[in-house]
Amino acid sequence: MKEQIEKLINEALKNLGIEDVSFSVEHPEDFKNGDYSTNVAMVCAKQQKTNPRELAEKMALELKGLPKQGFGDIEKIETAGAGFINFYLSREFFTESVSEILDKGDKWGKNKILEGKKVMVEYTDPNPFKPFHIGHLMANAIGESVSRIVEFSGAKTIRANYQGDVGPHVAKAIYHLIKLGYPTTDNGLSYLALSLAIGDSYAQGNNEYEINDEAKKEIESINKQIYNYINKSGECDEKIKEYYDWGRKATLEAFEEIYKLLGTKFDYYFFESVMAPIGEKIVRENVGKIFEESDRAIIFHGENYDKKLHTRVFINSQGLPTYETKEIGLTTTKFEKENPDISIVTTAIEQAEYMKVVQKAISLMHPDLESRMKHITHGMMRLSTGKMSSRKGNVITGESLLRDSMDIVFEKVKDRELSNEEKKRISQIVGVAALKYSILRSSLGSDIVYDFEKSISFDGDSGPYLQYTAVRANSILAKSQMSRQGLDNGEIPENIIDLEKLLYQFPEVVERSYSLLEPHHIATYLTELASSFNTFYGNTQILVDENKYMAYHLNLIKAFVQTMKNGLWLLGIEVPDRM
RNA sequence: GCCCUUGUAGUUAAAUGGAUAUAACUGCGGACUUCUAAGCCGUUAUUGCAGGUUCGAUUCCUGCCGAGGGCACCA
Repeated sequence: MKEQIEKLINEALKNLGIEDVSFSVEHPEDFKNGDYSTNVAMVCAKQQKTNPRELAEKMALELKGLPKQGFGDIEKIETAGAGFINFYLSREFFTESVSEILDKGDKWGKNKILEGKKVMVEYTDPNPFKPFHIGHLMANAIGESVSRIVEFSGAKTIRANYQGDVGPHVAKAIYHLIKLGYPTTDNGLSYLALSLAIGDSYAQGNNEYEINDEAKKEIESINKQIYNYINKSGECDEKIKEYYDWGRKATLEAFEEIYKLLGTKFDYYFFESVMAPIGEKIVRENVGKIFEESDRAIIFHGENYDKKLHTRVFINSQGLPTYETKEIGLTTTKFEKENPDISIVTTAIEQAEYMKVVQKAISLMHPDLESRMKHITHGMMRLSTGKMSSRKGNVITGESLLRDSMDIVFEKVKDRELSNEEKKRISQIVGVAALKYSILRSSLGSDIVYDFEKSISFDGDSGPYLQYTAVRANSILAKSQMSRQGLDNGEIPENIIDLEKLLYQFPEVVERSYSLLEPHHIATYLTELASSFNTFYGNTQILVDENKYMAYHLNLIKAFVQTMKNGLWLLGIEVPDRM
């Protein structure tokens, strides 16, 4: 439709002898200003030496005079404000778009921007032996949504997770676990409970490392032995091997339980232990070309290529690869294994500067990859008391946050006439939605100060609000089928319902969300859509004999439910049957 | 010091250079013995400060102020 209006305007411009202008066509915020609006008159006014208002009138007249083939959907053209030309779409257009939604069903809103392309999205990236905290929850919600948006744009989507299974953090946790004599046999605890104990040991071990010289030495020794164990390059104490295997498995299994709850399924799990040697080989091969030696370390001078970049160490003076080198191994591996057209990585903003340097180094080796690597960053979850740090142990774990959120929902439904099984399922779906929506409702970028009361909402602008609205709509549909009401053909209302004016915009919102890689546009749109439905619902009795539009209203509700379902899917949120 | 991100009602957020800056929360008030009240309706703005570009700036540019992050061997 937008393209048609643009075509129409271009034709009018040609007739008026105006050339070479760039104008925009957009949806006005207020429906009273039409369904589409253009600023073309205001853009040309100066060049034409007239005032925008007059020019708009002239253009509107010209537009109205044009032959209407193919533009039958435009019912009315008016000028308003400072010189806007507003287009009003016809009843038929909206009636058509409702049936289009019903025809397309689960495919409604998809586009073909990425057809035939492959996109890999890396997100979440928790580390074994460390807690899964809200930051990971944030990255997961965003990454999962981006993956689905990309998928809806026609790409084959590959989900990847990158996890640090080696390094000082592992040694610190193991040091404390051994000191505690924590059993590595089956002790009846769930993986989630075990992972919490391990995460706690990590914080304790870190504390010891900082205040106790002996512990520090011991931890460094454990760290080295773990490297030996993994690379089969030297000796490693049997006890350390045992704790390593057990702790790695326990934390990874715990993460898996959380992913299941959140609705994420990864295609690839990459580990730092595997990426380190791959990256190291590449870096060493390029010493003298891209990297250079300095103070016994191997470094990369980013500022030589772009003055906004800086120098980073890739292999430290002890000959060990740093995170930068592992990242090179990871990126190279991704392109070797899957060769995606686009590789997207989601992390917190603290990694933004460092990633630019690493990507520059990779681009120097593989110029063709430069435009295919994308890094999207989100703000950090912080506590009102300051930065959260799993080293200090003052993190909110993802597990506890999910549990709290689900508990609140359970409390709300506990008096309903539902089975316990159903109540649990609702708590899960709604609790997860509350959390995800609170993350996805705002644009990426600024930090979020964590406050349970504020960060999770169940009314107003919230995930449960969207779910609740969809559930109510569904319940009307179910009731109409039971009583077989509204199945006869009825009349189509003459007036256009506000809800209809929003529904057809869904595919545009999806496209915009993709091109900006910002899921919050979908969240904002769905909230507006739901609010519009609730107004309609409040003012209209659907299932009554006097409603001669019942059949049309039911179709409209079906289209609404379909749009909500598809939109919520893009946010990684399910719609429960009841709530 | 240099670089990146960021600053919008009391609070949390929205707004591809457009019309009267949009919502939610909180407070106060209201409707409905109708399909789920997690809902609906009503009621508050010097967009951090100062300039600039533009017919038009929350949005772009410059400077200043505040917050967070990065800047050689953590990830």
